[in-house]
Amino acid sequence: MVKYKDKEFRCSIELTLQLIGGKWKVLILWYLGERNMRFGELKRELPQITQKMLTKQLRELEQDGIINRFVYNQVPPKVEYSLSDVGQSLLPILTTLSDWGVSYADQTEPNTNL
Amino acid sequence: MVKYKDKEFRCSIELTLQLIGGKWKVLILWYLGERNMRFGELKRELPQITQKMLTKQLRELEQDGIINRFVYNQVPPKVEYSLSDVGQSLLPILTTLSDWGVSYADQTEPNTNL
DNA sequence: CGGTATCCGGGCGGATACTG
DNA sequence: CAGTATCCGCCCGGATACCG
Repeated sequence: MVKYKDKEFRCSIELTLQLIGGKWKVLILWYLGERNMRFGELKRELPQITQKMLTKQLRELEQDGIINRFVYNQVPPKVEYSLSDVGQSLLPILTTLSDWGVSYADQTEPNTNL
Repeated sequence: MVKYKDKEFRCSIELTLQLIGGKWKVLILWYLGERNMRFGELKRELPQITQKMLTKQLRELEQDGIINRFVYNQVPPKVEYSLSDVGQSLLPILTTLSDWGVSYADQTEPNTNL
């Protein structure tokens, strides 16, 4: 049993999935793992996401201490996002999840992968 | 880019999360990792889940080839669930996710864990 | 025992317009 | 450029009742 932010989780996996689950977060973390990126750059890499959702996901990741947000005081504004140390520690896990997904897809539908 | 069941995923992590994400699946897999269990046993271990949701999650896991469902032809009915080989291959990942969640909780709120 | 069937509310996620 | 603000549809997940 783990508590986090007034939510109780019967197992800590749920906590992890709470932090990186959802539709977009792993993709955001994946890109930020390669290099720091500005808001607009992320938006371009994720054509399907709306501005509202991208903002929301970034705020949540920031409040969970997974990414850093740095605002340059200039006009026009410039905001850069990067992985925190905690976020960095997620990268091996993301790789593992990715590898598993690839081998799963290979096993189940070997002809439909690109 | 990975395709699976007519859905396209920009990265294979999304596929993995699609398979084990949601509110209950990791818990189900966690318990089945320890031993095979009947429907009612799982229900008892997951007091908060409704029968409908448990059924639905089990069906999805079965169709994704992650668990096996074996029906004993007897009255009253007996149905046993177990991890498939694919499901077994998920266990190390679940452990990793769990470990990460624990250390995350320790780092962020060291006094609120049980 | 191990399920369906039916109804339903909340919130996740999206579309669109506006702003410092 | 990097956001807010507002509105809204959908569907995830739950409550309840019934069934072989």
